[in-house]
Amino acid sequence: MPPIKVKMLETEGGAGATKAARTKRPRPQTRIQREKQEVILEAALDVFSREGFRGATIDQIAEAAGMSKPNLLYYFPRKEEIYKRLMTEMLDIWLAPLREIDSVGDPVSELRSYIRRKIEMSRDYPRQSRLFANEMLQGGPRVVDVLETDLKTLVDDKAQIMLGWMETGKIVRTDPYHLIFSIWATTQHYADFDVQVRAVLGKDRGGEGRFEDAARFLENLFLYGLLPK
Amino acid sequence: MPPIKVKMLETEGGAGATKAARTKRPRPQTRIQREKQEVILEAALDVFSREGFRGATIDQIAEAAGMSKPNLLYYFPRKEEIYKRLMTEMLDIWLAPLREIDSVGDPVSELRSYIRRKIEMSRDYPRQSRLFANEMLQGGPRVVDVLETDLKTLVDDKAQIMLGWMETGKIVRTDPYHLIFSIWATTQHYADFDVQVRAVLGKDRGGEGRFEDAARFLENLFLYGLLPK
DNA sequence: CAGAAATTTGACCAGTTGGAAAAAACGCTA
DNA sequence: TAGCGTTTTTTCCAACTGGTCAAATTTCTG
Repeated sequence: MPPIKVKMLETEGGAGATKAARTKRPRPQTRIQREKQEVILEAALDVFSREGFRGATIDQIAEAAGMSKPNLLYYFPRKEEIYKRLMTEMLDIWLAPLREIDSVGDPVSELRSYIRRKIEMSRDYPRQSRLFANEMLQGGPRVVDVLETDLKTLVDDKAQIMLGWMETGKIVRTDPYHLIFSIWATTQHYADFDVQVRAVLGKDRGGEGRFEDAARFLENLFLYGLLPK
Repeated sequence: MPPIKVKMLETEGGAGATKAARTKRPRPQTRIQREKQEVILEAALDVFSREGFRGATIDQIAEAAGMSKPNLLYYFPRKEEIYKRLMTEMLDIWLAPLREIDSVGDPVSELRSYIRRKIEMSRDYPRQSRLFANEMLQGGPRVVDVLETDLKTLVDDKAQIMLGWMETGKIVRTDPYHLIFSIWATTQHYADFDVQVRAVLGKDRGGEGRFEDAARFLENLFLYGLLPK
């Protein structure tokens, strides 16, 4: 059996892991470390969300972050480290709205505000959405396990809640899993396919208002469908 | 004004553009050329749809196609050439269902079968869907112009048809653009986010049946929504 | 301000990448 | 089957890639 794994923690405490820092208790992060790491993560989010893991290069990220490659590598010793950090941060943000769904609240207003929150995420965190989408397209090699455990558990839970709602007759009886998928799909579309959305809407309708339009449209679609009563 | 552009046609006629072939009239494609090009495009679709343009390498494609890199380059002299071919082929497939929407047919059955066709596309051409998604995430540098012209025109046209349907009262009055977006999003989700869908559905429900389930769910959602009548 | 620690830089490296060139092998047809 | 065009392989290259290392510089702390 191998010794205790500290590998994943190497970035913690401080960046440049001097011999001293490795053997003694980790020093607290300096101001510069916090700042630069933030700048790097910000730049990396830009690049990774566009190009995916393989397509992105350290040079690109370093340039976007306004520093030299070796300097960047001083803070994050490997490319994958940056990516992994972004992935966990992103997953937190991505899951938050789903977590908020409450079994106690009114089904209709719960669903309505879930859709709202997800649309707002597409508006406010489009790069995180694209980062996730990119990872999915690649088959999610770095997150499958999270999807199969944490995500699945969470969705199972929320699906159960929705089944409860359906029991009460407040919403129609249908497949809660595909319902959740369709909310994900429709809302994230506005971040992931932004180019397409704006191209199709054209200059006049493609402005910031598109998110509000989308939210209103989706609320109506999900509640009432297309058939007149 | 520049002379006639033959640049885009270089691949045409034959692969290895010998001096003779360039100056004389193009020779017809040989059997081997057709076959190998097919094999290459098939392999390239695999790789590009996973890794995106930058992330994919000629070596990967060559290996997947079972040939050496220089041999592959004999058929497609540059990486971008392969990608562009795949893009146009994909766009054709991708647009086909939308093109089929007919103003004459019954609105409800037109919409229903549009959703069906799009779900079937996700089932039968998932790689093309992912290729497109990948291009979108990168900001669509190689297709924006097509989106802003051909696609926009087509969508404008179909949106007009839908507005007509709404006039007749057969379907509810709503935003046809966002309606189209939501159909795209929900259906393509099953190709683009396949890993996630299967992870969440689990082994038991994640089989081939998921496409049929999705189709049924979406038809109901789009027609009736979630509120009980 | 001195010294130590933290940060940045420049030079460097081995492996990969897209692609060129030429020679070798193949296959069709006269 | 000879010959010519087609296909494949071998060799090669310059640019790029992720990453290392020691030296130089800057920043913090007493």
